[in-house]
Amino acid sequence: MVRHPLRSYKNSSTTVKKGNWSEEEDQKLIAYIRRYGIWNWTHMPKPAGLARTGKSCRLRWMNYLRPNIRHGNITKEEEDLIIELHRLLGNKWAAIAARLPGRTDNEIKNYWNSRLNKRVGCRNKLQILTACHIKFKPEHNNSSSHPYASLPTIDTPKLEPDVGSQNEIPRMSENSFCTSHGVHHDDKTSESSWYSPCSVIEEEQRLWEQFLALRDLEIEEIFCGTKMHSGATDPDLVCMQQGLVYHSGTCEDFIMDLWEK
DNA sequence: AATCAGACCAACCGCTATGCC
DNA sequence: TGGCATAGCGGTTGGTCTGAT
Repeated sequence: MVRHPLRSYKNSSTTVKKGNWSEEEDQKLIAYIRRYGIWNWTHMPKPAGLARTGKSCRLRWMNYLRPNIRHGNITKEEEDLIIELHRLLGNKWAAIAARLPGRTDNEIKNYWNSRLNKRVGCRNKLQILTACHIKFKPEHNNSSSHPYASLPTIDTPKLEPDVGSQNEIPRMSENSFCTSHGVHHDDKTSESSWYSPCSVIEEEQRLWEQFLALRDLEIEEIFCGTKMHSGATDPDLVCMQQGLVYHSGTCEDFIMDLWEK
C-alpha cells in the first residue's frame, strides 16, 4: 500500500517529510540502527540523514523494518487467539500483539477493524439472539423484507409466558417461531395459529432489554468475584454504570487479575 | 470501459505514561 | 514535587486496490 508524500512542513530550520517511506529512507534507517542502535528517536533522524520526525522513524521501525516482523497471512490459530484476547483485554492492541510473536499492534488493530470486528460482532449478536431463545422463520408472509430475515434459525427453548399480564409473552415451544408479525405456533395436533402481533419495534426493544439484562448479569458476576466469561466489558464503564468503586486498585487491575488467573 | 463503493492498511495525530533532573 | 522530554499506545485519516454495476 503506497501512500503519497502528503504534505511536508517546516520544523524550525528543516523540512519534515510526511507520507510513505521510500526504499532509500528505509535503508538509511536500517543502516543507522544497525550501526548505532536505538538511542533516542527524537534526535536520531538528523544524523541518520532522514527528514522525518523521530516519531515517524519509530513507527516505521516498530511496524515494518525491525527484524522478525511477519506481515499478512494471519493464520486461523492467530485469528482465534486475537478474538479470544480481544474478548479478554478489549482494545489493548499492544497487549494482544505481545502474545503474538512477530505481529505488531498496528497490524492486529487493522486486522480487527477491517475483518474481525464485523464478523465477531455478528457472531455476538447471534449469541444474544440464541440467549433470547427466539426462533425466526422469515419466509412467512411478507417477512422476507424484515431486517431479521437473513438470520439463521436458532434453537428454541421454552419461554414461560407472563400469564395474565398486559404484555403477555406468547408461549414458545419447539414448534413455535417468532417473526415481526407475531409468534406462530405450529402444532400438528392443532390448527396453526398466530398469537397477538408484535411490532418490529417491540420485538427489537425486547431483544435489547434481554441483551441488557444478560449484560447486567455478567457485570454482577464480575463484581461477585466470579470469572468473567464473555464480552470485552469496559471496567471503567462498568464501575460508572453500577455506581461502584473498585477499591483495591483500578478496574483495569481487576480485569488483569482475572486474566492472570 | 468507466464509475463507484467498500475494503484494506500504512502512517499520522493526540493523548498518556514513564523517566529524569 | 513539579516540569520537561521522550516513548508508547490507540483512534483516525486518507490513498490505493478490488470487485460490483
